[in-house]
Amino acid sequence: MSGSSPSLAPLIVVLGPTASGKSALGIALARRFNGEVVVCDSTQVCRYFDIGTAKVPASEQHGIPHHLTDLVEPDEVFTAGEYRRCAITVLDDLKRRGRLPVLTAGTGLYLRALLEGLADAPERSEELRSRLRETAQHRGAEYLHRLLAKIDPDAAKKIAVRDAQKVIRAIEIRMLARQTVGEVHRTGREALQGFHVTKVGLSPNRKALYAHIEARTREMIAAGWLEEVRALVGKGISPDAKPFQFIGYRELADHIDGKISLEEAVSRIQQATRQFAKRQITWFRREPDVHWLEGFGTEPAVIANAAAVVGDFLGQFQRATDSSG
RNA sequence: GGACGGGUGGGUGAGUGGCUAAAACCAGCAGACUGUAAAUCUGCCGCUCCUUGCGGGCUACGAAGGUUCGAAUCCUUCCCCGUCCA
Repeated sequence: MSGSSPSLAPLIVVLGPTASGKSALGIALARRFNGEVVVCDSTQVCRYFDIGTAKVPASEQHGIPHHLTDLVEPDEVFTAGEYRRCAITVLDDLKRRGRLPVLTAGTGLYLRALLEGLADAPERSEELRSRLRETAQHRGAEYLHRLLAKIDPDAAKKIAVRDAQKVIRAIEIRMLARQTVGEVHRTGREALQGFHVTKVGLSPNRKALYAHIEARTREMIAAGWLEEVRALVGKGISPDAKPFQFIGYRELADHIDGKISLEEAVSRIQQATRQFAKRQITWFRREPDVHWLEGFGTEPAVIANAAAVVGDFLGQFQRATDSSG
């Protein structure tokens, strides 16, 4: 192994909007390059919510291990920070075992948290939050923003009055860290150590992506999604649990409640998924150093291109470690 | 055939003489986002012109006429839609 620098291992990231074929491409690359898939998706982390979160069923994994799915119960809170910690553990393990990690990333924040790190900010505090939410109830949503403006004017300027979620997080940081958000953000952010990363981005034509989203939604229903949701409801999982906020689960739960027809649910799911895909595209556009490929990760030509990119990268990587070692 | 109610921008739907290119919401488009992120939030959203301004022009509230300085808003006729009576 290389003597001078701490050992580096390659890491492949496959990113793109939902339904762009990340999973398929990830598996294809893992098969070709002795890799394993590491999922970077905030919803697949949750147990029992399978079809709607597009988890790859074991039967379609081609024997490639998939990591970082099914980590928590539906009522458990999971955050970007925890994702980072879990992912680092998995990555280090793969490195030790000499297998190539192929990260399939749909959740931009988690990817960024892993690759660039998070500031040394306090974790969420549920009781502080419930207290803040309570005062917001009594004194209006703007009250919290005014409070933030008093204790951290710079942060308040950057956050919209109506963005209660971000206002609360800013207040939380300010109070718990006893520093402004700006100060906190300037400290402790540490990029991922020990890996050389290359990113492949899937960028199918927008119209085609939307069409595929629509088709896939119907396929998921055909695959028993509704029955899955019924079972989850039957299991007694609270309708307020976070995963019932995931696209599709809320609509299907509404249908089960008799609030909307199945057709209505399906078209709402398709719409929400399209909007989500757009947000992902917006996020990933700013991701640095991505090898963008036009098309879906299921297309042979795209897979070939991606394999070429990865092959080049691994070759360069090999040469670099050889010459340094 | 008669009696009501209604026809508003891609959709729902406010607006009953000027402050209205027309509320609000949705959809759409663009964007932000360092610990709930499949979340949360922001901007734009008739067409067009330029010396990009609380700028100019044009078109627009079923259709056509009319009243008025001025009409989505009032009047007339016509065409549709809904409900009820025959």
